[in-house]
Amino acid sequence: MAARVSAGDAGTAARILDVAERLVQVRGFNGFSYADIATELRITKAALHYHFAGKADLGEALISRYATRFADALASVDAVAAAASARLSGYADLYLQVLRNRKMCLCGMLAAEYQTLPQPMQDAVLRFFDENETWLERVLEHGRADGSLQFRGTARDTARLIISSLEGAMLVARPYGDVDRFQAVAQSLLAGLARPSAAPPSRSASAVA
Amino acid sequence: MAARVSAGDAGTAARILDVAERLVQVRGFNGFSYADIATELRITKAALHYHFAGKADLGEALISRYATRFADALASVDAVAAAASARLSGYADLYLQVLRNRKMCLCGMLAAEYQTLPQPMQDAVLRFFDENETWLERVLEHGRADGSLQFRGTARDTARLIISSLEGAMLVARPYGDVDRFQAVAQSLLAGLARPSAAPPSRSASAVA
DNA sequence: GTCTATACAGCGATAGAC
DNA sequence: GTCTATCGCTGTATAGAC
Repeated sequence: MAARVSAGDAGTAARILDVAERLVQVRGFNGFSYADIATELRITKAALHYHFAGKADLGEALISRYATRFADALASVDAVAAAASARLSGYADLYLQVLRNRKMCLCGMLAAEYQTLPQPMQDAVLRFFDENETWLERVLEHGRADGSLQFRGTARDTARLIISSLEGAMLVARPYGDVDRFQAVAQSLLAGLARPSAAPPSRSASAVA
Repeated sequence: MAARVSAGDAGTAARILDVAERLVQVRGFNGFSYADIATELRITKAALHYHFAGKADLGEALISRYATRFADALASVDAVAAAASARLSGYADLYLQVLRNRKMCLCGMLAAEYQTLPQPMQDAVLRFFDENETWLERVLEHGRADGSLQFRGTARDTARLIISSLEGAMLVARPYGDVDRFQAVAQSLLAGLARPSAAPPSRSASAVA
């Protein structure tokens, strides 16, 4: 809403969001302060309040931008990969890229702190998971229809299994600083969904370092 | 180390740990203060510092006690259930009981906040996951040997899949306040490990409310 | 073992100058 | 749009009386 992108300027609001986003993903929403952001950007706390009146507003903006970027990434996966199993691999790769930067999924982190968040942030966190679920459901239905995927329960339940497993794999792998631990979990999970007779899922990136 | 359990007294140190444990599991380690505990127990913050010199010490004691209790619960699962699939159901039920109280796994919560924790707490968190993994590995090997379980990769990788999926399922289900969401994920996960021909795993409690 | 009292740093937030 | 200055509150922690 603020952020006038003027000549040669990345936009202060955007730079604030960049720093804040990383801080939340690494330390949690209750683990950083306006002072942390201000110090890193070499501006004052008062300047931060100009762009985001309160921490709650900043938090809402963070989730909103993150969700938009995630939706774009999902659209990109759709564009790059046609096969359902390849799309699932692409989905797991999105998580992998975050973990590689030693970060937790923004909304996974906020899910842990959920009870301490202002309600608009709580609502936005649930919306994020809902959107993930919807996208996965569509991919799963598609894969089941063309015979490339197999799973027992509903597409919705399977989508929830995928989200839970990948979020949990990030949650646990990050303290170990062990990306392979995430990879192994993602592989096992997706292997259980691929139809045995189907062609090897081209492992777009989820297996290579 | 402190805590003299005298007549009719539950032990102040233990009561402090009870309150602190719940606060961490609900709000996170960075989401509560000594004042929160003091108010609830109707003692002063100074009294808290007598039992636990600093928040870091309190945190260490929390994980230590939690890990001990969890190990006891695993031994109890071993004692009650003999079949590997029943032991896995019992394991999932331990998570379920925590979620029913609207709480996150203590170490799952601390895993999210990992980067902000003092090192002794960090080490203790990893030990907790290692112990879970060791127990699960043993159950999985046992089940594979007697033919009641089937899985593709190593027992270690499968153990990690189980831990990740259940931790993630708690993480996501809790904000929704939806225990069934956790149940469905746990069911799908364990169903994928049970051998089709094997007898129905007596669903010790994981399906009933 | 618990209290009162307090120190002191950090927090989110605001007022008002430039 | 950013600054200086400051407010009021909460955070962890300590000293010393009882």
